[in-house]
Amino acid sequence: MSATLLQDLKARGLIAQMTSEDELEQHLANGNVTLYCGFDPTADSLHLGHLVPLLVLTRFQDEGHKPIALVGGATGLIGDPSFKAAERQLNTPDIVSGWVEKIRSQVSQFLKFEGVENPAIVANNLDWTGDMNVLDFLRNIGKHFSVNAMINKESVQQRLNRDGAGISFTEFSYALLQGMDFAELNRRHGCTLQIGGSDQWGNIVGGIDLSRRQNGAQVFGLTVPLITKADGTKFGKTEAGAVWLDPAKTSPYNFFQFWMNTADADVYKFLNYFTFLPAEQIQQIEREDAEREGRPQAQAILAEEVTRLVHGEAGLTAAKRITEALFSGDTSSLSEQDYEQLALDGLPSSALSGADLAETPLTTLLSDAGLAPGGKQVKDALQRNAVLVNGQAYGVDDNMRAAEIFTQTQAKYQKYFLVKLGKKKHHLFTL
RNA sequence: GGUGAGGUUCCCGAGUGGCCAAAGGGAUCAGACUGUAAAUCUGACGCGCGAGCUUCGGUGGUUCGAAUCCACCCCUCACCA
Repeated sequence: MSATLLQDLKARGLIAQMTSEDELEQHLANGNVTLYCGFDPTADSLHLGHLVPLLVLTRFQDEGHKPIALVGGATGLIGDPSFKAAERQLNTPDIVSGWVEKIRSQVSQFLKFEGVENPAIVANNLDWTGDMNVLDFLRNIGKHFSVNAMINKESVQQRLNRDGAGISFTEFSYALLQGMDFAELNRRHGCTLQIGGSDQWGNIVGGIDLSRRQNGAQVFGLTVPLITKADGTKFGKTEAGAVWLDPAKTSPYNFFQFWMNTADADVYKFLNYFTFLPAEQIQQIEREDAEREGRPQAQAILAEEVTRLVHGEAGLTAAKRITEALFSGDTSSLSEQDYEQLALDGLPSSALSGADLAETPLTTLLSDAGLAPGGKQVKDALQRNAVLVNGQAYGVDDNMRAAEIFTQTQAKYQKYFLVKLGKKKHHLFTL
């Protein structure tokens, strides 16, 4: 049973590295194991990059293993230098502890705590590092780490070699803290496996060594690959920044749209990474898409599956409602209630203040609304007839005519204006 | 503490007295072509509808004129102590 889990992960391309495959396979087959994955509070929400290891935890739990989500209340105060180009700015303890709570609850929504034989645990490494004494740390932990080995790690090499960069002792010590976590979880909960992103390999290995030296325990590590896109650009970023799991930071609609825009070259890989659809079914989808003309179905399936996973059925429904209304090109069928709902569902919207419309150019109006980062981009769009208000195109000449455009008689239901800039950016104005 | 090298518009990186809102590349945005994809081509890319306004670590100074010269300061890195 457990052996098939590793095989499935492998088939999905979810394994970047692992410690001795045969022994790990054997270990998993021998019974249910306790495993952990750490999430550092580097912001007030997790983002897409965290989703893959988080879902792998879920995959393990579904197979009967016991997952521990470790929130890095301590490590978050230090900052992981692994493969980071520059030293990080330290955050204050207040901020970090606030983030810890948010991350804790986010992580929790993907794991089962009740009604199963292997309930998940959420831990915080501040619990065992917060009160630690410096001398204890240096004697009991530091003694087990070789600076030679640490310096030779690939994850810090580029920092050491790079001109204009460097690494502080603080960040250099990060690996020790993470190593301590593994050893501690091994003692407390019998945790024998750590998973993480492939950038965590060095840190994980450090923890394996420490567990062996301190506890005489054999423990294992497994990393998931770094998610890359076929075109070489960074995954998980949009023009608005990172794609967050928190619906208050990235609305379910935007989240859904992010996945809809996945390139063909990536979409099947992402189906394997981000959904629980069986690998065979994904191959089936790929075969069907190859045979059909035009638009593949994979993006829609991916968007649906992941949105449901992160935002639930209600979030998915809302996202699809907006998507259908905006991209069908036919908004005439929208009822007054539909318009009200769109704003609630996460379509960006704002109220027109009316008073200064005569004075305000469209460029200002639309860039303030968030349709573009500056007036220049709006102007560019106007020049190309790429600005539509309730389906009507406007040009540069109309820039100063906001008062004539946004009148009550031209509004849908005397209240609503659906503004579109370019092909994908929508905004709802209300009178 | 000493010595050396640096800090340029989102990033990388040119620019060493006027021709500089500042080369080039990347990222990003828009248009064409498409399928809300990729690739390609076109345009935009400090702010401003515009006249114009504000930038090149900071503060002062030299000059008709400074990202460029001078002084002091701040910060980063490397090597040495």
